[in-house]
Amino acid sequence: MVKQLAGGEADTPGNGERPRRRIPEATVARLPLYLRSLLEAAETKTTTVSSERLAEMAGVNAAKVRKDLSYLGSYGTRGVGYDVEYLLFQISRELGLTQDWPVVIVGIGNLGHALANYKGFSERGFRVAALVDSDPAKRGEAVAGMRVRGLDELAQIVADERIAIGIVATPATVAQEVADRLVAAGVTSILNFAPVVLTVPDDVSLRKVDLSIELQILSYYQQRRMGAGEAGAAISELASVQ
Amino acid sequence: MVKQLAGGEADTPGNGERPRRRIPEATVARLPLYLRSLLEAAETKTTTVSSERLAEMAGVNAAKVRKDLSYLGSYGTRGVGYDVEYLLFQISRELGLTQDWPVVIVGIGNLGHALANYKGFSERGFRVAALVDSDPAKRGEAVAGMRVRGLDELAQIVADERIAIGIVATPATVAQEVADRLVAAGVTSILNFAPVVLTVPDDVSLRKVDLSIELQILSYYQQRRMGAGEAGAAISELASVQ
DNA sequence: GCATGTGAATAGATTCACAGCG
DNA sequence: CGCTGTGAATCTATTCACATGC
Repeated sequence: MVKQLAGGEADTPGNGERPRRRIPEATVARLPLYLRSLLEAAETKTTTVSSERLAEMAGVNAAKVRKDLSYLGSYGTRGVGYDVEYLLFQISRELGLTQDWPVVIVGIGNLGHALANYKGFSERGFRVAALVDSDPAKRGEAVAGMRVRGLDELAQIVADERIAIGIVATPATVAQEVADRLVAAGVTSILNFAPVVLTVPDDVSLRKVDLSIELQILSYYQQRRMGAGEAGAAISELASVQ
Repeated sequence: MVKQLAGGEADTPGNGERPRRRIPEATVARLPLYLRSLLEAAETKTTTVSSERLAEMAGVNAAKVRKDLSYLGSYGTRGVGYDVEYLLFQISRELGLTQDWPVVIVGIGNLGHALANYKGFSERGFRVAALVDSDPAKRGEAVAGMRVRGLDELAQIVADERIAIGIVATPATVAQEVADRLVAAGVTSILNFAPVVLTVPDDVSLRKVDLSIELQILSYYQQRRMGAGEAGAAISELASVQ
């Protein structure tokens, strides 16, 4: 039972393509979570999920799920729930995952290595199209079935492979220069793993993952819990929303 | 010029230890950013920074810096700015980084490997005290100058090393079981890299890093930018706050 | 009847703007 | 005078609670 796309779309009626509502940033950040949960549900042949069930799977509450999904459109059925396959498709489309995204990883150290081999990327349509490192010693080395190429080839690679997303996994010292080169080459989205604040033009999206920052945040709550008195004082303080 | 701790602390006056104000979660998450910026400033022998300068370094705005720092106390000097060394100490203390945190990494695949070798941890007082993997084939293997130990040894390791923080870098399928074991062993903070929602007791802090979720968020904004019309339509839409 | 979808209420975070003080 | 520290205003996100419609 897959609903048809027909039937009055609430917004911008008529004009064919994407719904184009403005989705809150917090909601966008949770869509991948719902996607993953729906994929799990689909694996167990579940055809329908309630907001309650989906919330449980994604680790959030049901009201949030409903509100979030309502930004995409009215894709549920009252009294029933959401069709798993249909919602999967809608979220995928909204996230732009119905297309293939070639990515380049710059900086093939320990982390770059791990990212190059990470299965989770390809599972979501992110294809690691090239590996780049400035170290001449690394050039030509085979990593994850690919040859590592030089930083001077970056512009060519981005153009040839039509790469829009770059991953920076270099040491902090060279990360800004690498980001600049990525932008110059035409990349418009950057995921930064280097522990440094990058500056990019306004029309380039930037997200960061900082491993040691996450530990520092845990340290804060951990200390607080421990400081709050001796005998196992269990102050219920969840550091993250998951 | 390092200020003394004396002088009327606004909150809970008198009773010696930690200030114990309630700091907003968003602020806690930015403190590590300020810390890093201050360390950079200290390297260049800068003794004082204004909120303006610190904001620039941390990639946020000055009002936010002042508001954030005000939760820690009145550690600045009007007309002057913040003393770098003093503020470094205060933030470190607030984050609990004046003590050493031994951590255990469970799951020594590509990512676990990279994490075990990550320099950024030790730089902030996080000492990788043990590596654990359930795969008997990995047991005894040397990684980052350590021997990988078995999952059955986990409880003993946590107790012996007084480990409060565990890092889960296993495949999704076993992550929950590993988390359960960590909790049973007495770990009260978990950083999860597995792409799955973990459930832990209320008195355990949990944070997650999901590599492919970050890419999916970038994909959303990237698609949106590209979908908005052909000729380089530069919709200024920054995906993250850095 | 039951679960969605959504206005309204609440909570939390950010930004403004300026009083206060070195 | 210059920059911090902070109430007040604003914006964003979450939660509530119920009308709506299958």
